[in-house]
This record gives sequence, structure tokens and C-alpha cells, in this order.
Amino acid sequence: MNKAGSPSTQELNFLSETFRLLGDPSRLRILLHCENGPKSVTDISETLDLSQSLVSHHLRLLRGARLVTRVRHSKQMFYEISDQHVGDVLLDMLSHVREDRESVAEQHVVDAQS
Amino acid sequence: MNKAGSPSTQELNFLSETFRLLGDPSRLRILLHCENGPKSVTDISETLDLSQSLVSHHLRLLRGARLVTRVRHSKQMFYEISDQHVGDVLLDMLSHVREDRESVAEQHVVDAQS
DNA sequence: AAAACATTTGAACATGTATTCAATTGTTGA
DNA sequence: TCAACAATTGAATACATGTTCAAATGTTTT
Repeated sequence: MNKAGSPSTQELNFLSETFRLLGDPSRLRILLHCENGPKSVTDISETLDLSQSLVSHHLRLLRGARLVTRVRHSKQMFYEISDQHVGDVLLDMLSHVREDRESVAEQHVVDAQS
Repeated sequence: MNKAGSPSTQELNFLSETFRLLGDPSRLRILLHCENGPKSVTDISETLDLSQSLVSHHLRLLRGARLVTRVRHSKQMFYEISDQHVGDVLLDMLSHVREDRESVAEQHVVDAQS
């Protein structure tokens, strides 16, 4: 069995590719918006104030990495987060960033004292 | 209180920045290597077959996002993952990628049948 | 069939970034 | 202090990528 700490080269590429896709504010907003249930492209576009074209481009990438899945409903295409794992990672990292920024604030106080 | 699903603009930028840093194979390898305890720059450089300069550049970025912390020990500088949260995210996403690739394999069979 | 709506696609561009090379800073031992 | 080791820094470059614009595809309604 492959230990968690030593992924294969292929796994590492998939892993970094997945993180890379999360590393863009627009895509991240799209994903976070899709956490509240399936959303159409137009809905995402209007809600986040991004062009339809841009949203579609991003969704294509996210779909390629299986971060979202889509389903057709008449004219519209509805996208949702493919896996609860993805949502979990988003929340975990968000709480990390929040903890982190708190500790930075604390350090500022310390720095000011020294 | 700020809901997890609606981070502020600043939080979103920190979040995407953090993910972006994880979205590079070299940096990811460095982080994964540092999961096994503090490592010196030379150690990382030799183990992963990356130039010292490159490793140092990457560590600087990772440190800027507080993904790693460093401590000096005589001549050498030892880097380690700053937060267990980070390690958790890495493992969570890795298991996601692995689940994902399995389901892709299944779909391949389905595709072949249709 | 045609018009209207929703989404996708491709090319082009401007910007960002991973990597390398050379030089520099900091630390220890002779 | 000088030489050797360890790490950092800056400039340069080759490449990747987010965004826009225009055109195309697919779907429903009249």
C-alpha cells in the first residue's frame, strides 16, 4: 500500500494540478458559490460579476479536474461540487488561513514590544 | 460571525494565494518532504534533486504564506510545516485525488461498453 | 425554420511565474 | 582573518495562464 506521505509522480501531478486550480480567486469564488447547491452559468456569471465566457472557461478546467460536475436542465447547465471532499478541503484551508491571520496579529503585538 | 461559505475579499485572496503555492509540483514535493520532520535546505535540495537556489526561492514563498517555519541550527536552516492543518489538507486532497482516479477508471470501463 | 436564449469554443494578448545563473550574505572552524 | 560551507538574493528568461472578444454550438419556443 502506498503511504500517504509518498505519492507517486502521477499522483503528485494530479495533486498539484488540483491545488493550482484552486489557486485562482475567480475559480475559488465559483467553487464557493457552487457549495450552496447547483448553479447555472448565467447565475454564477451574474452573481459574481464575471463574464459568461470567463465562467465557462473556468468551469471547463474545474470539470477537467473533476472538481465540479454538471447536469443539463433544459437550456441551462447546472454545476455543482463533485465531491464533499472538495468542500471539506476548502473549509479546512479557510480555517487555517483564519487561524494564521490571528497568529500574525498576535505576533504584531509581540514585535511592537521588542 | 462570518459564515464559512462567504469569506471576505481579503480572506479569499489569502485562500487562493495559499492554494496557488500548493499548486506547483516542486513546492508540493518540498512540503511533503518536510512532513517527516524539519529538513535543511541542502537535504531538501539533494533528496528532491532540485538546485539549492530553487529550493530557497520556494521556501521563501512558502514561508511568506506561513506554510513553513524555519529554525537555525549552526550553519544550517531547518524548515518544517508550520501547522498540522496544512498537513491535513495535503492528506485530504491526496485521498480525494485517489478516490477520483479510481472513479475515472470505472468510467473508462463504462465508456468502453457504450 | 427562424428567432431567442444559454453555453461553449478558439484566438489573441498581457501578465505572472518557475527556473537558472551569478553574486552576496551569514556562519563555523583553522 | 582566511578559507570553507550553507543559504539567500537579484536579474534574466522562457513559459504558462487569466481574461477578453468574436464566433460557433446547442436548446427551446413560436
